[in-house]
Amino acid sequence: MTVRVRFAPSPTGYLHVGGGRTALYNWLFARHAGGTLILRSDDTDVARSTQEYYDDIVDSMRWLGLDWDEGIEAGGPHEPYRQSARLERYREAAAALVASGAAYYSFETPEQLDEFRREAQQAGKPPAYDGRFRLADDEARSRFEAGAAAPVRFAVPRPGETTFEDVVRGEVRFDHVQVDDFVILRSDGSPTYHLASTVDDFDFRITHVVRGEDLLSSTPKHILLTHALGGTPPAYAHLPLLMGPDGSKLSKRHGHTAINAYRTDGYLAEAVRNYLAILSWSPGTDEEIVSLADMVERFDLGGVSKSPAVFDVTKLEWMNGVYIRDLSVDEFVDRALPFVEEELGRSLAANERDEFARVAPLVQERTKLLTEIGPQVRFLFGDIGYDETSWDKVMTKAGAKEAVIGALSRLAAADPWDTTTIETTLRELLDELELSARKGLQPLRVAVTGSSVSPPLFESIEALGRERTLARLEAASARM
RNA sequence: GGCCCCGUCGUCCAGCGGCCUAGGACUCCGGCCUUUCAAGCCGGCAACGCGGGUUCGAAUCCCGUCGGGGCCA
Repeated sequence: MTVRVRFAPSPTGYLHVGGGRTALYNWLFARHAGGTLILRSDDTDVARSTQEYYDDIVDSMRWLGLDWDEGIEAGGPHEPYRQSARLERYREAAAALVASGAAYYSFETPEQLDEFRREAQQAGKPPAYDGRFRLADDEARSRFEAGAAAPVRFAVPRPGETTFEDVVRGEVRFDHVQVDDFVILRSDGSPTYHLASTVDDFDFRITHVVRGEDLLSSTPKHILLTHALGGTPPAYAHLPLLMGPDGSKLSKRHGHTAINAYRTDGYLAEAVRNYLAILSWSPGTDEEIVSLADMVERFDLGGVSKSPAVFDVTKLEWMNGVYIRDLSVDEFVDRALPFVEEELGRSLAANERDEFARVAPLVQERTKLLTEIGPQVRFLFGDIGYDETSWDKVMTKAGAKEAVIGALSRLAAADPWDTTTIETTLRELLDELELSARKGLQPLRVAVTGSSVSPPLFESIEALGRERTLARLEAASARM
């Protein structure tokens, strides 16, 4: 049997990290098994679905490097892959279920439903509606044909229970007293999530449904529906939920939850992907940095953790740093450039790019987020504003001014202008002034870069060039 | 409230009856290196929720309890 899985987000919000992880696990499972991944748009909620969110989901998937074989934007034998274009199919399915007796037109009044619920509550029983006020089929049918609007409910077999083997959780059992005669088609003819999703999984020949644990208790409904549709239910795998640092379900108040926010914040797709993979699953080794190929080779749904995982940005950040340092210099420059230009508010000229490329290796090893690069190299590309805290801390110390002035005259004569000569020259100055490296070099750093934190000084000075370096030393000494 | 799921360091993951005086990673704290900041290296703190069983032996199996989460209301 060929594995066919689907990722089916609703375009009612940006793709968030939980969705990203679900997408990733579906992708890994499909690729490991040599199966097919389908991307479906569950956009039956027309009021809340937007093109912007749809685009974001597609973009985020692509950014993460998760490709799909069938679905929206890709096409395939089961087109269309957007639920909003399949409404007729859901109505047909509902009608067929009514015809077969698996579902019924529901004429229960709100009062009856309330009454049921109240009684159940009082008796300490589950508030799941059991269909007791259901009309005789012929009466319901004639009322419906006479034009009365009614939702369609699924007739859950009672008594009964549904048991299934969840791929990550093992055997799960639900007594049908817990499952209400759920609505599958609203009175306005729109399908509910349960119907649309189940019909699609059936029509698209989905073999494994890999989704979040929040859908676990809906699974009996989907299994019952699939059987009534004449199908064999797929295997289900429910992934543990992602939580915020406070232990509650991850949400916007925990900070960034949209995948795209991580992109703009300077995270690398491969780091986000790796972190997400490692969050609820382990490759089975002590190594946590795992190549995509290894992930695909080792991935196993059965090895997915059952307990919810806290999304820890700090660890993601660390991992991002690891991936950044792992980039080739050329790659690093390519990825960094947009962020540098963003920081400067302008694009870099060709010669400026070369300058950047020269200091890139130095910057690369001290970067955790691509957004940190701009501030580090800003001094190369325009006026520097002195960081006042740095200034106060460094430039007011004894010997600071002497160091700046001494550097000014010595550097004017340094030849050739390279890191070695610059270092030799400045160390001679330190000896002469009897200043420690720390005391003597920090003022130069602030003078040249504007901050007490910067890439290594001698290289930075070389990259800046003689002319600008002298100008900066001049300006600083005038200010001291 | 009902049902379902989950429970190993602060966090993530390993452990699937003896290899565990519980391992790795992030964070944190020391130290080394050092022109700042990083990176790197070395070292340290830190957990099997609790109570009963089963067993020669339990983090690992069973029951209960407590706690957390989800769904429905």
